[in-house]
Amino acid sequence: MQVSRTLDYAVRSLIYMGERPDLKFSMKQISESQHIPQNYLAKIMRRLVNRGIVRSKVGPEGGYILRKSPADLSLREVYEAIEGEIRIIDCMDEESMCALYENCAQLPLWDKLKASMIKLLEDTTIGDMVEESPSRRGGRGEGLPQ
Amino acid sequence: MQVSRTLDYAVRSLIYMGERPDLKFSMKQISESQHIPQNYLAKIMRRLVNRGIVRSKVGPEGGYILRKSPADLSLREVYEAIEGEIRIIDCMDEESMCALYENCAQLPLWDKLKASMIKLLEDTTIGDMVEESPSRRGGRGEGLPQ
DNA sequence: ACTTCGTGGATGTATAAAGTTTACGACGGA
DNA sequence: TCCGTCGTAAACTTTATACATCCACGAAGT
Repeated sequence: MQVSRTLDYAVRSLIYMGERPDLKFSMKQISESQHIPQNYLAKIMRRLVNRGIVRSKVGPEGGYILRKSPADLSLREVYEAIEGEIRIIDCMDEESMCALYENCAQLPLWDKLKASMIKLLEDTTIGDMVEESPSRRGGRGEGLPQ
Repeated sequence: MQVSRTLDYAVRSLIYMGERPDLKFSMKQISESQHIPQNYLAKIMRRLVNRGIVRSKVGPEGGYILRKSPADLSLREVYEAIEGEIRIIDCMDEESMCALYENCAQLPLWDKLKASMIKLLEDTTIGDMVEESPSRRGGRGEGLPQ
């Protein structure tokens, strides 16, 4: 019941980009400032590109830029880009996994948990998190370009 | 971000026992009715015993019995017995894991998520789930002893 | 005494997460 | 036009851990 490091990387990168939504960031900039292995970040960014969350540009002066305002980018979108559909327990599709499916007394609980998770993720945006970011509030952050 | 099968096993077993809180169940009864590998169940039960959730008795006519009423046994207790303290992301204790800890803009979100999870687990009891159980409501369940 | 049955620890395995490597191709500037 | 930059793509390796199994032990009932 933990958030993967991969999702953490994605969120961290998007917050970083969200501090200057008008700028384009190279993979190197992101990976170094956020302490993410560059080649691993590449894989993460591809998913964000495919989901339409960021736009990429190849070649010199290439990099990534957000496709929408941070305030319009919910954590749910990010979560689903990285982890796929939100699922608390997976006795839903793999029938073999649970011989007691039709009689499962647990499902209502997991459904409630899932719903409350979705609501929270839906209601939180990258913009909200940028607001919380210390570097935006004058703390010693990782520093923006310039 | 998924519930482990181990927790599912534990909950399933406790619901089963909760249908007849007065009875003692052998490991064999539980493992067979709930389709849980017996030796694996043994390890799960030990954690529940150590946490004081069930009482065990060894020897012939041995088995397990709930130590408190299902209505007083919260899912949180069960969760923590199996998974340890609830933790959404683990940059809290392992400092090496996140060089950006002090400036982490994500923590507020994960804290909120954790809080809502805790509340839900705290508010749900095994007793609640027994109520939902089809075998108690006359559906074709896995059948109680006798 | 003998059988039953949970205990405890060691060990094995399968799957997924995390990270790495390499080849490639688009792009912009000198 | 050629070169260096930089993202893309896929295969591959590594590491971690969830899940499961095995076996020797000892408590307890008959």
